[in-house]
Amino acid sequence: MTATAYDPLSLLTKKLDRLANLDSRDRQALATLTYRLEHVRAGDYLVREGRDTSDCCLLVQGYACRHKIAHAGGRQIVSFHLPGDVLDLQHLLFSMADHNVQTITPASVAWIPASEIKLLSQDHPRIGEALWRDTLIDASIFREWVVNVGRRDAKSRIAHMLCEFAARSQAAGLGPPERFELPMTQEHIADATGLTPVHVNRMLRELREEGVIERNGRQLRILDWDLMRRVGDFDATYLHAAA
Amino acid sequence: MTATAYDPLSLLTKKLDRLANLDSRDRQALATLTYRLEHVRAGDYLVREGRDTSDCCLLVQGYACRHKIAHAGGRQIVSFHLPGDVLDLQHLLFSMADHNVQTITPASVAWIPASEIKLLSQDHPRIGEALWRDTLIDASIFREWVVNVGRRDAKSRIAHMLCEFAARSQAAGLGPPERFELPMTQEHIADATGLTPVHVNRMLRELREEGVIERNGRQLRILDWDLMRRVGDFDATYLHAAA
DNA sequence: CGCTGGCTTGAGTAAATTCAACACACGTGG
DNA sequence: CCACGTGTGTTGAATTTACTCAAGCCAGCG
Repeated sequence: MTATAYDPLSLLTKKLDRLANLDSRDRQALATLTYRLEHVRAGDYLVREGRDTSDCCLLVQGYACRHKIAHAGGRQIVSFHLPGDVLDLQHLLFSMADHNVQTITPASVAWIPASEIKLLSQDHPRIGEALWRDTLIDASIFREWVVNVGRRDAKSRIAHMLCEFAARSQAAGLGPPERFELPMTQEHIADATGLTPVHVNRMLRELREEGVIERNGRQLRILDWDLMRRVGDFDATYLHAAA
Repeated sequence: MTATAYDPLSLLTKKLDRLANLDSRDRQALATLTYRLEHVRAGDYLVREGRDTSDCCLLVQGYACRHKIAHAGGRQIVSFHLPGDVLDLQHLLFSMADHNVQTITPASVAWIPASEIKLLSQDHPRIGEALWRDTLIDASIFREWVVNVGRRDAKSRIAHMLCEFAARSQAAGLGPPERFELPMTQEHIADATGLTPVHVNRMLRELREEGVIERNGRQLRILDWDLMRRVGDFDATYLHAAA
C-alpha cells in the first residue's frame, strides 16, 4: 500500500467518492477536517454501549467488529469493519451509543469531531448523500444478517459471512475475493453467526473437507467460489457495491 | 381517531416533528408534497425484491412487515411497521429494492415520489435530519434483531419482539403498551424470530401459563410488564424513543 | 521452557424442528 | 340454513441440530 492510503482524509475522500461523485469543492472541504490519529491494540474498545460520544471514528488500518451483549447468551457481533469504514455515523445524531465497537487486530483510527462532519454534510449535498448512502448500506447489511442468523443452518451462515467478508474486502481494495486475510478467530465467527466456537470449528472442517475453502494461518482461500456462494446462499445485491 | 390522523401529510409531519424540531417553513414545505393514496388488502406486496421503485411508501393505516426470502429456510421478517412509518427511505438513494414489504392487515398507504422527498431534504436541513435520524433508528432496530435471533432462546426472542411492538405501538400513539392490538399471526411471529410456528405456539402458551401475557383474539395484554421485560431481555434504549 | 490463546475432537444433552393430526372460527356458496 | 373449505391455532411423538462439557493439541512468545 502507498503512503497516501494511510492518510485518513484521503482514505475518507476515496470512500465517499465511491458512494457519490464528489466534485473538487467537496474534496477540498473534506481536506479541511481535523482529526486525531490513534494506534490501538487488538481487543481495545473504540465505542462503548451507554457511553456519550461526540466523535466519529474512521478505521484507517486494521479490523474491528460491532457488537451487543445479550443478558444471558453472551456477545452478538452485528458487523465487521475494514480499513476505510466510518464506524459511528449514528453519533452525528445520537449522543449515546447503543452498542460496542471493538478492534479484532491492532489498528489505527482517526477521530473526527461529529460536529464538523455534520456541518460538512449540510453544506455539501453530495457529501451528505454519500454519508447517508453509507448508513443505508449498513442497514441493508444488518437486514441480511438477521436473515443469516434467523433462517440459515450453521454451515450456510458461516459460508455467507465469509462470502460477505470476501466481497467487502475486495471492494475496499484489499485484494481478490478468492484469497484474503481473515482477521477473526473462530470465536468471532461464532459470535457473528449466533453459534458456538465448537460448532464453527466443525463446520469449517466440513467446508475444508468438501474442498470449498482452505486456511493457512490468517490467509483464507476460497477454492470453489461458485459452490461457496451456493452453500452460503450469497447474493451480493444487498451490499449495493459497498466497500 | 380524528380525521386528521388519516391525512397522510399531517401524519408524516407529526412523525418528522418528533424526530427533529421542524419550524413553520418546514411544515409548509411538507404540505406541498404530492401523493397517491391506495387501499390494499392483507398480504399485498408494497415493495418487491429486485423491483425498481421510484416512490416512497407512507403507511397511513394498518400494519406491514419487511422480509427477505432465504433460499432454503423460507421467509425472515426483519421488521414490522405501524401507521406513520415511512417504509422505503432507502429508495431515495437505491433504485433497486433488496427486500419485500408486505401488509399483514388491510391497509392504506400514500405513495410519495422519492424525488420530491429528496429535494425537500436537501433544501430543509431539519427535514433531512429527521429522515436521516429515522433511517438510523431503523438500523439500530435491525442490530437489535440480529442479537434477538442470534443470542436469545425461543421464549426470550418472542417476549422481546412483543416488548418492542408494545413500545413502538405506544410511541405511535396507538394506546398503552400493556394492552394493544397484535395484528400478526403466529406464523408472522415465527418468521420474525427465526423459529417455527409450532414452537412459537408452545412458547406463547408457556408465557400465558406463567401469567405474563393474555391474548383475546387480536388484543394482547401484558399482565406483568416487569417480568416481560426481564424474560425478553428488553431495554428500550435502542429504539431511541422511536415511533 | 512453560504459558497462553486459539484450534480440534469426542460423548452426552438440550433445544427446537419435523411430521402428523385435530380443533376452531369464519366466510362462502349451495 | 347448513356444508364445506381455508387459515390459524393447538398438541403429541420422534428426530435433528447445535450445545455443553471435557480433554488434548499446537504455535507463538515471554
